[in-house]
Amino acid sequence: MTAPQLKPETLSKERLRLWLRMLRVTRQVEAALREKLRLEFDSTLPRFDVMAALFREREGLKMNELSKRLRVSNGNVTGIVDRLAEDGLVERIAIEGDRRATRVRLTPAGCDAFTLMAQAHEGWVNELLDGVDAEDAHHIGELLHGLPADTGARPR
Amino acid sequence: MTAPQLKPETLSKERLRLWLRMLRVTRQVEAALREKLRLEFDSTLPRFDVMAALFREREGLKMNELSKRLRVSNGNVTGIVDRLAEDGLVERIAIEGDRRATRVRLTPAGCDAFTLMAQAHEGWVNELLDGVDAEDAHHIGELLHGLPADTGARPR
DNA sequence: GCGAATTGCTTCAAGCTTAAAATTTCAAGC
DNA sequence: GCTTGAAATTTTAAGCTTGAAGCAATTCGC
Repeated sequence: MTAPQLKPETLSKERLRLWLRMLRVTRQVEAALREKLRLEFDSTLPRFDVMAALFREREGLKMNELSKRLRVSNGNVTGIVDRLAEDGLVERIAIEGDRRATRVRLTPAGCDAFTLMAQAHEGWVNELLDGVDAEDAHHIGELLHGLPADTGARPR
Repeated sequence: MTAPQLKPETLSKERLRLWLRMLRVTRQVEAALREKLRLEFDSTLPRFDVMAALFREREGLKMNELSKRLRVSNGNVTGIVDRLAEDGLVERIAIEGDRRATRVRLTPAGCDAFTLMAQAHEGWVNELLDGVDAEDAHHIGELLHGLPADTGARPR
């Protein structure tokens, strides 16, 4: 199929090209999703991510766990949760026995809102990845899995 | 190899899974690169992107062209170029015949700085994508190419 | 020529993001 | 009890990002 690449220099370049392409596709898809979320739900991707994490843990998560799960900084989550709480989509609940921590949970309204968004979201992704059949998806998924970047192995 | 996927519902889910994995890997790699750039060059990814575009066009680009090439908003580029100019890495040059537009070009210092960064950058990517051989890279690249998201076809 | 649209760029408000500093609370050790 | 340190969260400063509004300068239609 492909000519055998012998020089390591070529491998490095090939990986760089792959990275640049992945980056471009990812950004494109992200931009499309962001625009859809904004226009149809007046929301954002970070808000969606937070709600998705909370949807899977119906009893809620500590701010701590939330930022670890989403792999974003602590302070970042604070602001997003603030804004979601203002809109009545999530609520902060005191944890008894530890007055430092708070648990964040979707409100019923937040749960309903997320259900709608998640459905639309899956549809958008399905359209955006049109051309990738199940086998390709599976194949690429396998390759990306196992990558140092994908495992729990944080760089350094 | 893989069991045949008959239901379209499954295809949609499979694509969603692929997207989530791509997103995670991309973010992880981006985070690693950002940290490296910060620690070793006291710089950022957006600055690197701008300098890379200007490095390829040694005569410089109009703000216009720059933002189109990087696919970011006009106002965005203004700020990044402002900061690069403060550091003496790029310069704004008046375009004669059109007093609205300006051409942005790497300074010699900016050119040197970018050469160093680009070399390190390729090395980092090579490490981060360790495990992807040339054939895989090529294969995934081909699949991502042709995607609606990768072609010039902007969503909507 | 002249008014009107267009183009090129900047400014602005809002939100996202990080790293680092600050705050408050809890947990040990003594 | 008191001190010291760790843990959970928020605050802060700086930068990135967008969409929309604003300002010039240019071009077009007539």
